[in-house]
Amino acid sequence: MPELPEVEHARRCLERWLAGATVTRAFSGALVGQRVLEVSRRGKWLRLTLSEGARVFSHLGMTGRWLRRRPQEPRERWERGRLDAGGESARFVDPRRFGRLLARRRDVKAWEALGPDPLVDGLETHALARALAARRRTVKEALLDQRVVAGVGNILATEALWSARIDPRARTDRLSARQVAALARGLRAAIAHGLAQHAGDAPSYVQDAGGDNPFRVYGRAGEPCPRCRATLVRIVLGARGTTFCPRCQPRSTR
DNA sequence: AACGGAACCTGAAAGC
DNA sequence: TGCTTTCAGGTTCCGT
Repeated sequence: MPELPEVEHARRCLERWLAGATVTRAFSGALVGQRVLEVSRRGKWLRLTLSEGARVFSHLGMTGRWLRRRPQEPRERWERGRLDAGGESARFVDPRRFGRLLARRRDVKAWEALGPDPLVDGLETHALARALAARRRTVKEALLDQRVVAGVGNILATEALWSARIDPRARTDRLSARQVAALARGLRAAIAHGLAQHAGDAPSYVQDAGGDNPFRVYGRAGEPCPRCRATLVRIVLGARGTTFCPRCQPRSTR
């Protein structure tokens, strides 16, 4: 499910629960007895660094989440692994099983292959322009490539393109410098907005009961565009749903 | 190397 | 109500 903001929230939670404490029980026996030094994140990957050189990598996939439990509490439904330390018990739960939970002694390839992370490295307009210009595909699809900007998923891409008034089908090599600058601003804003949704120990997601859709266009096909009132349209791009406004995200800018 | 599409899973929501 | 279809915020693999 999650994109950069949800994963960053998970990172902060895990850090709060586990950092500084010694692992007493874990999905991998090799981790027991080591102290949790830090919890870092790049894109949608989480990495826990332990004192004797072990590393835990976690990707939430579509439906993964980390829950805070007491060590004596029973196994969760769909629990795929746990990490107990300092009286806390973090449970990795993932119904759809697209997520990952790995114990390694070195960085995994997927982690090393990630492009710049907007929070860790900053999102630089020139770097974004270079990465996009090197590709020949639609902007929307390029934004989902984790080598372009780490952590962008379908929601952030959809929201940022709407912000920047760019048609998701526009080719990466045809974007103007102004459009790329607007896109970078749109991504930063969407990330900040996403981060602001999260507080406390529990992850929150769009589909959670009673929750309103907090996004401007994502999941709002058929509704009026919040900017120009034209009807938002849903198309499929790279096998994923994409919502946009055909009036204020025009194919051509001039 | 890069692209487009299918595959991997399961649950929830919508459609009939 | 119950069965069927569609959709889901992610990555990876495969053929071109």
